[in-house]
Amino acid sequence: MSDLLQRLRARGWRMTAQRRVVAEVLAGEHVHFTADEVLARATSRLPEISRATVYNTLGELVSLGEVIEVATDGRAKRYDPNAHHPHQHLVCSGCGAIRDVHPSGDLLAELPESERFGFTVSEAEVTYRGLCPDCGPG
Amino acid sequence: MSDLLQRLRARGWRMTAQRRVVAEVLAGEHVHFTADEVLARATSRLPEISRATVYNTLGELVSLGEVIEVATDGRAKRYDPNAHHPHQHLVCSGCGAIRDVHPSGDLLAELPESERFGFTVSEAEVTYRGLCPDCGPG
DNA sequence: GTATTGACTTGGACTATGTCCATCGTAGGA
DNA sequence: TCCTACGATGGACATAGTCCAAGTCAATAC
Repeated sequence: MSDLLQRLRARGWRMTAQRRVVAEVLAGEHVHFTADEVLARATSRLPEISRATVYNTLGELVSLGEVIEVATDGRAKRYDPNAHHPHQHLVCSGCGAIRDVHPSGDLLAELPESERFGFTVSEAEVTYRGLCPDCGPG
Repeated sequence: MSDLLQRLRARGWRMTAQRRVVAEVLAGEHVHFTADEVLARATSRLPEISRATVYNTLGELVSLGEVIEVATDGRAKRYDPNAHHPHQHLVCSGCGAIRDVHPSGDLLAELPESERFGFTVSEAEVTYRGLCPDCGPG
């Protein structure tokens, strides 16, 4: 976690109270918060932080590759601090909860040349959907 | 296309001019429109159609399984009329264009039991990302 | 063909999420 | 300690989508 702060400093980040709080909120949890949830938690530590700053900081963290932006539905994007360990997501269709998962197989290799239409394909991202134990299959 | 209208009628849909137009806009193209794009095209055929009706109708088509809702980024959802042929999506990181693709392999099978955390997993959805020939890697 | 009725449509207000910008504040170097 | 450019602020704006009360009309019954 302070790893993160150190990496940011090493990359020339000016370390402000606001950025520190946002980075800590993300790094302190293994869940996937929305921007608003980050804002709420940041506000409880630093009441005068603004919405714009949270969005800016999240955007910067994403650009730096420290955090992954996840858009599993049409709702708010979620921010995944687990950017240094490749993984995929399992989403509950009931309550929206997200778990990180690690499927076997090489997804990129599974897209044959004939299905690439001249694209330079660089990334494959899977979303598994189902019901979590709480929402249950009935 | 009139297949679609017939299926809808068979399911008890009251066939209105608005619903017909929305269904035709979707079924007539193999692209993936946003709700606003559907509205624009519907409006050119039926000027007095309202935004709410387009959203309602799209939502109903999704519930009936005739159309798939695709949220590849945090922007507007897109609607994919190709619901009866399982496929995945290849998205251009440059311009947002979407192609339907058919990877090999069984995605669901690639998620080991130990990675399911008690979920009842029913669906796996892949998004390949890269640059299309127009946006180019160079 | 007409009457009936409840499902469908409308448009505008409202909510949620996110972006922009002019101004002010401050971290970090000199 | 001072300077200054980078960052923060908050409020207006933009975009995507939802809700609702009132009006309209497709399908059914006669």
